[in-house]
Amino acid sequence: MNKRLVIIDGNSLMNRAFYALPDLMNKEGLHTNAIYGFTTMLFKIIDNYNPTHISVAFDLKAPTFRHKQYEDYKAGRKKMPDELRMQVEPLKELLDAFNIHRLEIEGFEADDIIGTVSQFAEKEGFEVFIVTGDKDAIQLASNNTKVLITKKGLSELEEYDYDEVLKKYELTPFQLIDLKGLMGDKSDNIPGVPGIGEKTGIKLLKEFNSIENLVQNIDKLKGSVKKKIEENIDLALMSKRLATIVRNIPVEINIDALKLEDCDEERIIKLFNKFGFNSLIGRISSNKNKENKIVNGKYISFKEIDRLIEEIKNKKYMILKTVSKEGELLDENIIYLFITLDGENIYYIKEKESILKLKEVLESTDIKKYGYKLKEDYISFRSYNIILKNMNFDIAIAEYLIDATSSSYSHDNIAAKYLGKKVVSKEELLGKGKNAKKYEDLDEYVLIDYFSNILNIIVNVKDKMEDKIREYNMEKLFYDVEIPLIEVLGYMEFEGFKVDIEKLEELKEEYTLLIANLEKDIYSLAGEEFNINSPKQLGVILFEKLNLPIIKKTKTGYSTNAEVLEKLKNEHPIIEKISEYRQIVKLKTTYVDGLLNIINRKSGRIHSSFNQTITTTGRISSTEPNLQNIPVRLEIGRNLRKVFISDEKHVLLDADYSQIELRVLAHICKDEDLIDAFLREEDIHTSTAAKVFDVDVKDVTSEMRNAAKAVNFGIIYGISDFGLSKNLNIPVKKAKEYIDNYFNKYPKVREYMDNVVDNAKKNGYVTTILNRRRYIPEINSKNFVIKNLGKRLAMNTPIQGSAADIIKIAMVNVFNKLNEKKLRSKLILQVHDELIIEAHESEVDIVKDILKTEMEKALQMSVPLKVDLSLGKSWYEAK
DNA sequence: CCACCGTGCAA
DNA sequence: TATTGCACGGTGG
Repeated sequence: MNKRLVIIDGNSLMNRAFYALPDLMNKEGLHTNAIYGFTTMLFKIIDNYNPTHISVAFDLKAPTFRHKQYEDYKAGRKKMPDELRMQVEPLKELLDAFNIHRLEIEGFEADDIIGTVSQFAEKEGFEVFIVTGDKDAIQLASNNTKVLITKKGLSELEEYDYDEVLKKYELTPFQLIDLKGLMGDKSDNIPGVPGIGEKTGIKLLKEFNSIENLVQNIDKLKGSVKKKIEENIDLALMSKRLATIVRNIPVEINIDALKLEDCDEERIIKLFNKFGFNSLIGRISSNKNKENKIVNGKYISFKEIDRLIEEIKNKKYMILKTVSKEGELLDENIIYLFITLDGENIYYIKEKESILKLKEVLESTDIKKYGYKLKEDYISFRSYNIILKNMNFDIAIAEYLIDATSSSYSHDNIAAKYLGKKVVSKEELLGKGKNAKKYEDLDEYVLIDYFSNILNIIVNVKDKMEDKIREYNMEKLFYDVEIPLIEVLGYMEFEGFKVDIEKLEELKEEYTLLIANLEKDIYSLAGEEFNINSPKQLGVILFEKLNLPIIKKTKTGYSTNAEVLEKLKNEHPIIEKISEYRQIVKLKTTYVDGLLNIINRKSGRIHSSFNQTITTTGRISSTEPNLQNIPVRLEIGRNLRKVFISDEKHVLLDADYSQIELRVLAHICKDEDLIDAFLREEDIHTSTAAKVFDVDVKDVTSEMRNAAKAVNFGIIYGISDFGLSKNLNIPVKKAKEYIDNYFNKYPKVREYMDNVVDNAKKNGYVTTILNRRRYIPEINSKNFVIKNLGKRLAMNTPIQGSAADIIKIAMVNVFNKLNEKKLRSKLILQVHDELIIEAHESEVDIVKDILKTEMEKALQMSVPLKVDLSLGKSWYEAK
């Protein structure tokens, strides 16, 4: 096999990464962007170049021979920033864990080490790849040595070999040294010959080959060039010496030491955990531990199930995981059911009759269920008429409470974090994208290994997670709110929301027609046809062809968003048409077509997926489709709500919290005036307006109320004068005045905001009323913009998150009440501060009472919670 | 084919 | 240079 050596210039690549990536920080305040960039680059290089040998060269602090020759060498170069310096040692530690050799030689720069080793390796028959961000290294390119220079930050590598250099510079790699001798180099403070630049330098070298030869033949030169060279011969020769990378450092080179070895996987995972690089854990690949199997699964036949059931009843708990086919939600899709009690002996069954035999224990409220993504299991069992009861521990949800800012709660990430083990991830098992496989395509033994691992992980991380949950005072949040909520969300998803398909089809036709007409109008106003949906093409039409004033730019071109169009509407009649077009297209593509696509044809209902581990604040999110952003503000969009209807003999009951976030704020900060306003049931925006504008409540105009409303929003989001000014379209100074007025009138709010920011700085996190926690590393960033973002997150998260806590409590209590009373009415949707129940006609009064009572008493606070109720056959009517 | 961008909908 | 989300079509690697 070919021997391939990769040598990386460690300092150079770290530098590139540091400046190319945004500031990242782990929980201990260690900046990590350079390490992160370096590591992703390292993975990429190993993947793409498949080296047999690899090494990273670093500069040491000591002065090099160049400094001794020329004391101003690299003078004026700015010092390495602390945020970068602190990353050097951790990176070296990481390289050690990778078992990647480091080359460091006192008195020599990384360049020289690379030059020497690459020359040696080349002679030994290696194919050599040098990775660096420093173009000086191009002088090392040859037929067997490729120099790879980072481009565009870090995303690309530009390859130079001998021919490539010749093509690009019209000089050989060696002549690049002479060129630098003539031109000098500002960044290294190499003087060169004053007055000679790239153009002249290349011309001279093409004629004379080298500086030495040029000096010999100086008579052949004339004019000012001759004079400049003559006066600076020594300078040129010294500059060349400084620019020359040494290729013969007198050291012994043991190339075998550079062999790419197996990495120390556990140590890498520990370091990745420390750095917060969860996403990179999956990319570690090592030859040892290739065997990912932790435990084996055992098939259990129908006959043996009784024994398993007895054991489960004895232990009063079980760990389980269903594996389901994709397909209709309402069909019986389970292909495997895995069960364990100890994490070592893993049982699985495949037959429906076996599953049904387990119904008794699955539905038993006596037997605790531990799992991973239990909502999926709940839904899978529903099709078999099995209601999974007493779900008690879900490791994904536990991890979400432990760290809500994590990007993934996959079993493999959890295993890496808690057990230091790397197991096959879902993506590794199934692949991704169009060619992704399905569980049912895989061999049974592969699936058994995979799911046995998951069950083993559940058992082994549960106690550790419980300890954390206790330590963080989240037991109530976890066991009384999040865990019971799993069933509620599974239920809402399984039941779905009925839709009027015919009505949706009608809207589709109506919109299609409207869009066609608007298209025609727009083309004729523009004088040509183009793709109106393309911001790029639209930009050309508006700002180049029609010469309308450019209001705002995006990073890729002109901005054409609604805000910009609003400002342009009096400039040209095409603008209004485009706004209207955008509006209808949005409604048609996202809502009409989107919803039609996703209706379950069997139930005639929409089964949105409700996710409990997505948001950083504790809210629930909704996908496929997102039922939490159905239009309401404008009548034309609001019409869509007419397609969301109740079943026969049912009506929709819609209950929403009034001003829940401002009430939460009043409760948390204990501002007497704010609390009073709610106790007196005042219109909160009006009473804020009266305070901010210092007028009597009865003199508050609608403009004043609107401004106050924006201020209230601003307070919740973490206020900035700039943001408020943009929102209200007023000068920043004016906005600042409003904010100052607000804080003067509600001093406790200011106090609270200051406190929460201080706490976030001190602890690294903020909490909600139920001790939900969010880490905010941004707040200690040295970057002004990010730091300010951190402050706003610190101010907003406790408010948004506490409101999320409250409605989650309400959901669980409402759901339990409906069950207790054996009602036929169904909780089918939550939209952050709103619950929707599809209520049976005969139950309307009792359900109204349940909704209002349970929502309002969800949490006792120093202000009352208020719920508004309405009812109708469609969501449109019930709002 | 995929990732990203610009856009726009909700609380 | 206001918080949290999701989904669409276009674009370019």
